[in-house]
Amino acid sequence: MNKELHEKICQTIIRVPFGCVATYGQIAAEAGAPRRARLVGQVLKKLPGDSGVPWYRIINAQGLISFPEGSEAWRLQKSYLEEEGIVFSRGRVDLDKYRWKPSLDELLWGPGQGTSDLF
DNA sequence: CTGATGACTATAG
DNA sequence: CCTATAGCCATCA
Repeated sequence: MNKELHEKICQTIIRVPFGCVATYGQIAAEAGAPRRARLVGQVLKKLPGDSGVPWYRIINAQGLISFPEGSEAWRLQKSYLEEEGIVFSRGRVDLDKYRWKPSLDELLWGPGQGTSDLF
């Protein structure tokens, strides 16, 4: 398997800011693996619980949580998101509103503008 | 090796 | 809204 890619996927997920969500396909593409949404799911499934990766910010392209509605995992993820201020409308998340836009990072922070000065 | 499975997605009807 | 189809690919039996 691709450990490099696995890491990159984790890094990409970690880049998703507070109060935002991203889709599996989006993460895959951002990590340099277009059309590998499934791989993202596989990585997430394998993640240790204490990895610090905000797995709950990852949802499917329909704005739905990819767990069976009402399941324990589903409720956990939903509560995590709601704690970050994300509102569920008709059982799903408004992607237009909460979707993380990586390009926005550069628009706001500027390319090459490290955050290390601030942190 | 083979076939089934899955935290996916896009398109079509 | 639903089903079907077709890509996709690591993992498991």
